[in-house]
Amino acid sequence: MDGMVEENGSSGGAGSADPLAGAGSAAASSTPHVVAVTSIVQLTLPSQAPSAQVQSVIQPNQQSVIQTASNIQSVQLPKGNVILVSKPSSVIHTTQGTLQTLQIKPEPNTLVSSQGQSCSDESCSDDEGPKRKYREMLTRRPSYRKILNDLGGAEIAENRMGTKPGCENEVSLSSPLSFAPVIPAGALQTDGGLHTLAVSGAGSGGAIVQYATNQDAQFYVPEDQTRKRELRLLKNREAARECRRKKKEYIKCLENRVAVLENQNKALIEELKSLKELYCQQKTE
DNA sequence: CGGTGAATCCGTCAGTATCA
DNA sequence: TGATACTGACGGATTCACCG
Repeated sequence: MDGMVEENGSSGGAGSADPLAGAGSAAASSTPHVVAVTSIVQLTLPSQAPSAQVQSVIQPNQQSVIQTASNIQSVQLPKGNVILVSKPSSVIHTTQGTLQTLQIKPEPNTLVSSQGQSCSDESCSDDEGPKRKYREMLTRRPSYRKILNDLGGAEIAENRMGTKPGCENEVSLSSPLSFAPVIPAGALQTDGGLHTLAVSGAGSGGAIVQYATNQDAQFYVPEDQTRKRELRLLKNREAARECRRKKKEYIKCLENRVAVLENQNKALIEELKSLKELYCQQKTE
């Protein structure tokens, strides 16, 4: 478990601040097999499984993943945490470097402490029940932009022509179905005689301000509305960043898991081979 | 060196989930 | 039930390798 121990020694508080670290971070009172670290994640397993298998990928300076095959549950450990194995029969099988496979035999009446985890594997879909399955069945409808493209932009043209010339402050609070051009708040789009200003509101709907090409034309944009929109966009921008970061992390975790499984497979093949040889030897004797 | 296609990143929209 | 967070989809911008 070198990778775990040397990873960091900071007091991370079991990573409770990390959204991915939702694993039960209770410090365990039983004697750990791994010591000299400050943050501990205890992983216990369901009692139904007579023998559960836990796979873990521990890499320095990265978040780690533990996955159990028995109940198909995945747990993500914030970096710097360790797995606390509470049974003396635990086996830590290190195949190479930082990749480790951990096999433990669970205590009766133990629980899976990884509630609320982002289920980072399709294999755990069963845990989520019909809700998730239902969600997976749903397909997103095409975006309005795509619809617009399919329609050849006819609607927008129609919409523009529908505005009264010289009607300076016509703000049509459109439904979400309006084909508001996607331009930054306050940006102007000019097209022939009409200008269009997208001032989508804070909700999912949007507003389109249209005004004549007259240079003196004025348009009315509620300040509060634009402020709200900017705030929403800012938050969404950051959320998108975070989402992509998590996605990348998840993919990395999957790749790590592949590596673990490959190593495990290799080790099992070797073990089988040696056992066969042993068996043949004993048979000939 | 310019054109091009693939890959990647980023911002935005929109639908869903979750929480107070 | 409304507000907020999350995330898939989409499109634009940028980068990079490759080719003529």
